[in-house]
Amino acid sequence: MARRAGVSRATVSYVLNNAEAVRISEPTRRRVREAAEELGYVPHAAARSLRAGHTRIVLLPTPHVPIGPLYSTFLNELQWALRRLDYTVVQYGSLGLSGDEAVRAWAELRPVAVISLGEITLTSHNVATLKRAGARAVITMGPVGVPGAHALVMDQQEVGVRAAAHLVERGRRRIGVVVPREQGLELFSAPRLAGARAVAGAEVEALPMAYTEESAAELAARWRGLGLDAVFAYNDEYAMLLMRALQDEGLRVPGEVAVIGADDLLVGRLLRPRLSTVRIEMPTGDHLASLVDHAVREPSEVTERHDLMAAEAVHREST
Amino acid sequence: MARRAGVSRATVSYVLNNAEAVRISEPTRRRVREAAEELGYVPHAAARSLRAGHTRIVLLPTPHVPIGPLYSTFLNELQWALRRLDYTVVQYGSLGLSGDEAVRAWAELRPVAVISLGEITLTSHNVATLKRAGARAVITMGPVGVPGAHALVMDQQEVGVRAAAHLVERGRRRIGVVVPREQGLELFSAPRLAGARAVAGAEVEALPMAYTEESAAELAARWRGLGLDAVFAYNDEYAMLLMRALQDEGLRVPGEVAVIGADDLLVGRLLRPRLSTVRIEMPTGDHLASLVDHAVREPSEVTERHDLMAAEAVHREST
DNA sequence: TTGAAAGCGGTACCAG
DNA sequence: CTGGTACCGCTTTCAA
Repeated sequence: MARRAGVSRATVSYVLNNAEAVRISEPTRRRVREAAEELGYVPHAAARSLRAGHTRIVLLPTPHVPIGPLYSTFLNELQWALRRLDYTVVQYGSLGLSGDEAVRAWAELRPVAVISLGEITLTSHNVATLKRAGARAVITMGPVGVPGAHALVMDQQEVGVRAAAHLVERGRRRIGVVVPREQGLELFSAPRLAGARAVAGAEVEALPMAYTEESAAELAARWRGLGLDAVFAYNDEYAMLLMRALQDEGLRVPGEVAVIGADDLLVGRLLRPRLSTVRIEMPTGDHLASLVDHAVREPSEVTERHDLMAAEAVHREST
Repeated sequence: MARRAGVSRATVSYVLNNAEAVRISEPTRRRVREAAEELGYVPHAAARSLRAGHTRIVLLPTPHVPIGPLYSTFLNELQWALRRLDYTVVQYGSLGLSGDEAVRAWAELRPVAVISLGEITLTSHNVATLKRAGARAVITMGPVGVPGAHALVMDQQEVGVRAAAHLVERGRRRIGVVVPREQGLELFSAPRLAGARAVAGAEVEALPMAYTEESAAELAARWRGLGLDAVFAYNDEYAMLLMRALQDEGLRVPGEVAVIGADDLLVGRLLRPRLSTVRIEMPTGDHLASLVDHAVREPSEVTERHDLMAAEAVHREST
């Protein structure tokens, strides 16, 4: 590239980066630009960041399973927001890697920030490794903070609390809580169950169920024997499935059993009775992105905790 | 790191990469490993790939909008499959960039493969730029191939064909086709509409509609004036929304109007009548990943075309 | 068995 | 205004 334009590598660098510090003559600039165009020359990101000593990579560990529309939308937004701030988003799947192995693999990329959603539980040693490797921000989202990391608390427990409290308010006592049989959802389902258990006046029973019609029908078939008068069904999708199965079994909703979901999906309003739900106020992707950006530029305020998630019960017709 | 263990950088490299070619004494290996552990040393991926002359990056341009559960699941699977083959997946959002700018930005990362889903339409010049930058495989997924790229044909048009043909078979003629008002879905909706238009015996009318209850109600309110006896509603989510609105308007489904969706979502079976749909046979993530892997190792067979998507109508109760 | 040194492709300093 | 050069961290050849 350099000799194609008949100049030195240094000059090429100056021209292509519009360096202010040095003055390059107009004819030279033109020659360089033309040569670059002609050769389809594109600078090499690895070489650049090697020299610079840092990258603009934000590492986002990939969830093991699809997490539902609410969360996907949030992640998608987050990616776009980071892009706009000129970060490069790297999705990194870590299935089959132990926590330490995964962290080492991440550190190889020298990300400037890591946003861990909880697929892997970070230790403070892990956080230290990442920081030594150049990470200026390590952000964990989950119920519990990690020393040395920024904690963005998104407390799923609150969802369970709101659901159970809503049912109790409406006079229900014996509450079933659906726990998905699908692997990888424990991160969400366990705190939601725990939240429901924490509500005074609720007698909670965990009900494993898979996201299939068969599993829902099987649960509905033995419903009368369970002696429950309400169910919090993990989220709207499981709730819809179970509500239908209960109705097919001849049970009246909400008469004999109240049903509430979570996520406030539009489709929940299409069933009859309309599904009651817990609306979750997710932080916007822009918001989290700017938090990340801030943490990268100002890594001083390390242990700050931000509470980001709010939840409220929405009464419709199924409770 | 090197002097921490009292050896040279070369020795460190040998030990950490388990180099077969050279024999290192066991005591030395141990010293190196211990020092690495102690310092939390992790090799620098950029330096490594700079030296190696190539990366294991697979670049995946991010869709502008969430694309629906079927597609998200596919993308998620694809990422995991690529990970298992030891590739690093980089999601790259290109909003606000022109095609050429986006391609240059991608090329900077020197990806070994690019899987373009169609957010950006690649020219053969773009493909050439990527290949010069080291891409051994450029894969496009969409209705049309690009010279020089591997084309994985996923013909959305087939979905429209199957839906309309199913309706015609069942004696319907005047068919409405819902076209989402949401930006970024044209990639899918336009071919689906075109497919429906191509079916003999179908008189097709395009019906713009947003994914909101208001928009569905508005469309349902003027339904009788449209003189249609069937509707293909883009996908199951739009179909459910519209079917409910039509029922609320007092129209009998399927008596007065047949409704069919696409994607075969589980929730479609929860409404009454159960929603007819077009089931789409997506390629598995593993399949595409191994195709990518093969293309990377054997870049010779460049212009091969693979047809990957099949679709069939599933009759339930709404048609 | 180990070390010295070259070189990957950029950037930035200093000299001319 | 432009070129030479050192250096970022790693791999790999060649010598010792």
